[in-house]
Amino acid sequence: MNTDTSPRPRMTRQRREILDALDTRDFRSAQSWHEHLRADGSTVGLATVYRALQALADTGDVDAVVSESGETLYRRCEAGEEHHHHLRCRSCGKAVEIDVPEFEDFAHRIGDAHGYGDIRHTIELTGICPECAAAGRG
Amino acid sequence: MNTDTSPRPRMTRQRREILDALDTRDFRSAQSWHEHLRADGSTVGLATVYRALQALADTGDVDAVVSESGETLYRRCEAGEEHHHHLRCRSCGKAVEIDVPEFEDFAHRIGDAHGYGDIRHTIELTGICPECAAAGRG
DNA sequence: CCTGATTTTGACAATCATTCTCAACAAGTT
DNA sequence: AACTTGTTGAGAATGATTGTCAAAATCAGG
Repeated sequence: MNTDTSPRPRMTRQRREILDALDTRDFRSAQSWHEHLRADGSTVGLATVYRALQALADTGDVDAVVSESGETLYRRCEAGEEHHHHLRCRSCGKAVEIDVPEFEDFAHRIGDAHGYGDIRHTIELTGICPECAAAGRG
Repeated sequence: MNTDTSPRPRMTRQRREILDALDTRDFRSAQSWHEHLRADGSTVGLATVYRALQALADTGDVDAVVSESGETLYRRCEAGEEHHHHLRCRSCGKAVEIDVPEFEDFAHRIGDAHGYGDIRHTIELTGICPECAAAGRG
């Protein structure tokens, strides 16, 4: 049996541009990535950016986190990485990946203790990065 | 100088009803609390529910978390409690408060290590509660 | 209890992020 | 080139949330 139901996407100009933009590895909303692309001369449409980011999030090629304001932020993740978390700058979006191995176990122990199954967890660390602090932002 | 810029809110029928409803201590969206109230015979308006929940979140009387879908969920918190996290059921919203003392320190150590200041953190644990699992939901 | 100053309410419009629609278009195949 | 089918983009539609503003209610004070 074939479990691969989805054909690989076609490599269009738009997809290439989006993939390129993601190389900066910042956390940005779809709208912000779109502006970024247009500022660089791309003519890509907003809906296309949304679609591409969602598709990439589905395949695990980008991380998606929901900010306090309810916007979804996207960032390309390291190839092949499994589960990880981030320390993100609230001012400029720059992020570093962090590892919280202790927590993976902890989450399951807590779940078990309360009888909850299919445990998922989100850890979001935010702060103001050195550059932004120096610039007086945030 | 007087730093208390906000007079205590007036106790209106609507506010009383909302406060009462919050006693169930579930995590629900503003819209869901509104439906809940109307179902109980209240005539409170949606905007009023939003305003009340926001005000309560500002004073720390309710917790607000943003779900994966981008909705903000509200829940009354234990009086006087400071900072805490939740294990929430993805199916019915029932939640238990959990304590992660180790993490408070950890968060600051990570922040320092990367030069990030004004560190804030969010930990969200979700799962399927025993009742929902038994009922085949989720 | 009556009155007035000030808050609060609620119906509805406005905003914001995101998703949907669908005809025009481009990728990859033969 | 011709075809099949996935992709695009403009704009409409949706859904959550916030803003607007006149009418109603609260909490003084007399």
